[in-house]
Amino acid sequence: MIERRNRSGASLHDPVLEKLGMEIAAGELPAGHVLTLDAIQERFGISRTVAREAMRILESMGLVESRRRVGITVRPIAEWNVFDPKVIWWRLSGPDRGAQLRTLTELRIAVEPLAAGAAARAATAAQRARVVELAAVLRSLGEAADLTEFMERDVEFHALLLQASGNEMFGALADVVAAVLRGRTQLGLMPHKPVPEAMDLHDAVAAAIADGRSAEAEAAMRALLVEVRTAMLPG
Amino acid sequence: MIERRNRSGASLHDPVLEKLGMEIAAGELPAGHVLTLDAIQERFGISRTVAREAMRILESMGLVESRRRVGITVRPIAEWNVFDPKVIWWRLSGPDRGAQLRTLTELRIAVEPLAAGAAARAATAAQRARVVELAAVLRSLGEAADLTEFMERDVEFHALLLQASGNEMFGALADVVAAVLRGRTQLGLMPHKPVPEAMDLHDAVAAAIADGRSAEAEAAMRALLVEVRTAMLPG
DNA sequence: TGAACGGAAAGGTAACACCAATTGCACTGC
DNA sequence: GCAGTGCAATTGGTGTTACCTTTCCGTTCA
Repeated sequence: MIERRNRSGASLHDPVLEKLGMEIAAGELPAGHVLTLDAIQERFGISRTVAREAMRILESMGLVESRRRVGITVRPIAEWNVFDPKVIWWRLSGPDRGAQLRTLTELRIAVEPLAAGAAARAATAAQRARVVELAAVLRSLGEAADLTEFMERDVEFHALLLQASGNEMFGALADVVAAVLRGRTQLGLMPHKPVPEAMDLHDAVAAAIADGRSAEAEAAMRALLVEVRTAMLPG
Repeated sequence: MIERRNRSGASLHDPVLEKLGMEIAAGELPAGHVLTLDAIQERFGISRTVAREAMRILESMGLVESRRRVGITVRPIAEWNVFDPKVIWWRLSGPDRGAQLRTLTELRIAVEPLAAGAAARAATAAQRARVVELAAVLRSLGEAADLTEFMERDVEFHALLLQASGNEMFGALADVVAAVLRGRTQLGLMPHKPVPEAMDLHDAVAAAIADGRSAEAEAAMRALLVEVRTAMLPG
């Protein structure tokens, strides 16, 4: 999951951060817009300390810049840490959700094939077994047209591969891929029933990884993702 | 650049953040290690507020977790936002610099070919012209064996392509690539004089982009990066 | 034109009340 | 004796408030 699961203590600055982050990501607070701590305090009914902490986090994400005498200025999107899971989440929740899904899908096409290839080389025996198992589960869920459960297993499938790649930069994208898959389903960009080719390709990826056939794993994953992209384009 | 240019006011919490971030990234504060605000205050001679702000930022990067009564716990690397520019920088400055360079190079191999392909489709006329120009400059610098200047232009070359791709996720990696190139040079992983093949491939990428030949741009960039990786491996 | 000044807003410090989780201890029951 | 239960003290983050410092924008005045 991208968002933290609410463990009991939800700290006060969190909702503030969330709200401001969303508004900036949505463009409601455009680049150049100036906030003040006073205004934030007032608006959320919180103390200065809490307002400052929320602001500091936004600043570390590159969303705002704080200067004395001036206030807290919203920075242009080019300055944002667009790989920050929270930023990705906020953008996916906002009006440019479609655009964000497209750029993320491009990123997936870049990364996941290589990750699959690496997984074929580096995965543990348990991971190889699980991948094959998941592919089978996906097939049966797909044939049963159980879309939500299919998606959850699909998330697990891709996350497993990314983590099995042995490159923690790839592994860190597991949450992102999860968000994309979920977002895609919510946007209704999925066919009503997964197409058979998709299941075949999942199988092909799984088999190649199980056998350590790196090049085949990479190719199959690339084919799978290109399929995904073309399926998304009309939407 | 990854690090902020010191605009006059360097805010007190910044050195604290930097030091703690480095120590965590370096493994001097291993996962599970517990800090307290009191200790941080004392150590850096700062007020509680400042210590808290630094801690909050580390927390938003996933490096630590703060819990009542327990203190501030260092989290395992799997929880870190490894795409955060600061985290990348810290890891590149630490003892696992070599490993980090390798994972980042894998990431480059994944992303840059697709970015080059996209740039061939999306670049502006000015960008296409600049790319060709840079390739020529690189050739002459390479032949003159001016390594530092070569590297700076190379940084510009790759950053330009990533930004011209039209995908801001790719564009955000420009700083990362810059850090990798600089780090590689500092580590002495570069040949004393750039190999001719590298210059030919830069030319090929530039020409393909200028002409809008997307597939060729992608292939040439992939060849270039694979060359880069094999050159790095012995080091 | 440019230098000086006033004030706005963030930066930073300090002291405090509060709350939650952990630790330890005492008590119980077997 | 030993294990489990429950209560109380302690510890360390959370949040509030008040107050001072620093920077720098805008304005005014020479």
